[in-house]
Amino acid sequence: MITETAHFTTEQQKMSRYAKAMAHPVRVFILDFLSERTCCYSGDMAEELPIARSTLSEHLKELKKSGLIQGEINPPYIKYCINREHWEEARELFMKFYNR
Amino acid sequence: MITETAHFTTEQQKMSRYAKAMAHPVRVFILDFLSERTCCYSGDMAEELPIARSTLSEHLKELKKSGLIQGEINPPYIKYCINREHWEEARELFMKFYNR
DNA sequence: CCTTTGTTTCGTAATTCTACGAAAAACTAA
DNA sequence: TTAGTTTTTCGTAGAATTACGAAACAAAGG
Repeated sequence: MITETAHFTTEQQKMSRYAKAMAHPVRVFILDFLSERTCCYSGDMAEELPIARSTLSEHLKELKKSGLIQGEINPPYIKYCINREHWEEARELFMKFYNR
Repeated sequence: MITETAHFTTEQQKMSRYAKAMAHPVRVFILDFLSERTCCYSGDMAEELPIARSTLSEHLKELKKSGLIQGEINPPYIKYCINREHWEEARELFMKFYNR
C-alpha cells in the first residue's frame, strides 16, 4: 500500500477513507439505519442483518474508525449514532467531487 | 463475503460498489485527473503517480469495472474518460444519501 | 457472589486487495 | 519482417478484509 501521502491532496485522502468506510453493503445499511433514527443499539441492527453479532461489531468498529458514527457506552448497551460533524465533512467532499 | 443480496436494497448495493471504487487514494486521484480534462492516456497519469504502470493499469481496470470510467482503444494508446452516465448515477446516490 | 444481558475481542481461516517486474499484446512505422 | 510504443496480463507475494464461534468484559439484578 502506498502511504507516501505526498502525492495526494488531503481531500483525496479523506475521500478515499470515507469511501472505504462505505465500501460494504452492511456498512451502508448501518448508515442508512442510523440516519433514520436518532440513535440505536447494536442489537437492533443485528436483528435485521444476516450476519453474526461479532461481525456486525467489526463493521461498527470500522465505521467508528472512519468517524462517520460514534458509540456512547451505557452498559450493557452501547448507543450508536451518526457523528454529524464528520458526516457533514464527508457530505461536502462528495458534493464537491461529484458536482462538476 | 455476504452475497445474500436479499437483505440489501439495490441502492445500498450500488452505493457500496461505487464507494469501493473510490476507496483508494490512487483511484480518487485518477477520477480527479480525468474530470479535469475531457480525456487522457494511461501514460499521462503514470507520470504523476509513484506507482508501477502495471499497478496503475489494475486501478484503471477496477474503475472500469465500477462503471465510473471508460477506456477507448486507439492503439497503441488507450483513451480514458469519465463515464458520464454512471457518474451521474453515483452522484445522485451520494446526494440522496448525504442530504438528509 | 453468581448469573444474566448486550456487546466486544480473540483466534482462525478463506478471500480479496495492492503491488511489482517480466512478459505478452496490439498496432505503427521503418 | 523487424523494431518500437503503449498498455495490459500474468505470476507471485505480502497485507488487509470479511467472517464465524468461543471466550472475555462490564454493569445490573437476584
